[in-house]
Amino acid sequence: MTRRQTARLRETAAEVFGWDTLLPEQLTAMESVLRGRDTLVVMPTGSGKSAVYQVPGVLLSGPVLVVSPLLALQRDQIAGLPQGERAPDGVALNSDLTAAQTEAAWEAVGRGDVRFVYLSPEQLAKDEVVERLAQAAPALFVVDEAQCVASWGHDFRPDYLRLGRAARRLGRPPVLALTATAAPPVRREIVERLGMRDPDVTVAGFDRPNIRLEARRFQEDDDRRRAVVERAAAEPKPGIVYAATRKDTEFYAGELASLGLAAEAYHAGLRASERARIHDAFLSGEADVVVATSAFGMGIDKEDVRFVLHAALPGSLDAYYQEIGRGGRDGKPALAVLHHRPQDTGIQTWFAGRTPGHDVLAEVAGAIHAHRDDPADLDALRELTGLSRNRVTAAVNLLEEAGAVVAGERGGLRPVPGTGPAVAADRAVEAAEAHRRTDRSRVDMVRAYAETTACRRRFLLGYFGEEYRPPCEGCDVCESADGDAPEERRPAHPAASDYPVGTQVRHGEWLDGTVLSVDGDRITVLFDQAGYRTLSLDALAGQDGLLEALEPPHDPSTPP
DNA sequence: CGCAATCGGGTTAGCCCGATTGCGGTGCCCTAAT
Repeated sequence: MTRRQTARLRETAAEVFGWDTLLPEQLTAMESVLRGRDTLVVMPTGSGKSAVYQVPGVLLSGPVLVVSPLLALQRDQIAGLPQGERAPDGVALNSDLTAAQTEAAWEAVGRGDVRFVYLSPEQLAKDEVVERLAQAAPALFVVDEAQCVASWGHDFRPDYLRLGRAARRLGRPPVLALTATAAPPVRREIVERLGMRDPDVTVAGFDRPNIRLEARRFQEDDDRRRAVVERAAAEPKPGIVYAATRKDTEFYAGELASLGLAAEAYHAGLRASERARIHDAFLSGEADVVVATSAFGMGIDKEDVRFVLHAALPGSLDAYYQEIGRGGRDGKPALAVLHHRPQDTGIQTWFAGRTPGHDVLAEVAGAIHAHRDDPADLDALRELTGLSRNRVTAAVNLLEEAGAVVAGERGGLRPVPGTGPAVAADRAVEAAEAHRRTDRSRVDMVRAYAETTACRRRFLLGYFGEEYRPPCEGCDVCESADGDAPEERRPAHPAASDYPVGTQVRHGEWLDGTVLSVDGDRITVLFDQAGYRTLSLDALAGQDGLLEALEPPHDPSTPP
């Protein structure tokens, strides 16, 4: 049975897509999808993640919905579908389309002529879209770039947190989540928020040994700026420089251009045509260096990026790893240097602090309460409160998370008995605070990475739940150790064996968490409420029972 | 949280210094004006 399924997958991959070989991870995930099981795939970009839904998608009966965060990605995916007699068709449903095009796309879906339907999470917030899609009886619900659920769902694009609900309303087809970068807590959040049931989890290794890791700390901003410019000028091209603000992208691009380099600044404040021009110039090799905010990245498929420099601390190691992962995809040597100042955490902490306030939450909770006899949906709440769609959605997400509000099948929102608007807002503020603490602890982890005196590769891989034995022959710390591996300078603490990576622990103050890494006498724990914390085993030894290891330790790649 | 620009008080040169204020990143979608 399984063997026959495997043969069908291989045959389809070869005949329809022209792929004669499949990676073991790809095949495992495809089999899981074909069996109708929820599946989470964490695999590096360029390793054929899309194939995991495309190949089984051809064999399923019913359209495959693919949630994709950017319209440009949707276009790329459709353009990348194969041609030929058995080749599947794909359409996108988004705001790019004219009314006539939209109708034509729907008709094609209705006739069953379309295999892959691409859409944004915002499309699935519309009743009409969900209802029409439900009629087509989708066979699979794919969430591409699934890390967006965790990174954008809480504030920027709150519809990401409502995808699980959308899947249920669509008849709950099997859910497939795809991402290149997700630390264990992010995987857990994806599984939970998408409402995945007993998912099959495939995690390919994170290590990218050809990327050399460096971090340089500065006191003065001028020194840092000079170092970034000099490094970008000196290293082989092409490369990417990430800056924290739009203004800084212009500064660095200007400096590099004055040195005669083909350098471009890229950020979301540019016109779409300008962004497309720079994107194309980078892909074609016309541009040596793109200096960008975090807007530059998803959908960049370029093999020969030789360096990714950071001119400031990013907001998380998840973001950092994703950004440096754009270097060296051809397997040849590439460089990742993090230039930072202690003050850099400021802007990231500020970015991480933006959640709906008590007043907004109370207003939304009040409106829900006032309409408890005729429950209001998100659109109605927007009109009742005068708040923007995103703010209403973010507030409702928090109120639901706090257990103060529930959504009915038709989208009407009702207060949970016993929770008036004031109580609801209080609880939602607590939930928001928990997210903020987690986000801020992620900033702390970036700083810890930047300042670590141990192997950077080990630190980074530990963050992603992967154990690694240094020396790594590819980071500044291991190199400067002169053959004397840092591990030997910092021997493992005798208590370290009590807390192997992946152990569930309970702390006296910070409650439940998971051990992410052990580095000499320091262990890093992700606490469910308090976020990432680094603890000294020496200090713990003096306080019996402060950190209790709960049995059994679970595999960090498997969500509980 | 940190930085740059602006403001206002206290002086009495043409200006310093502290306080205040505003700004900072990611993309959908849809509507209204050309």
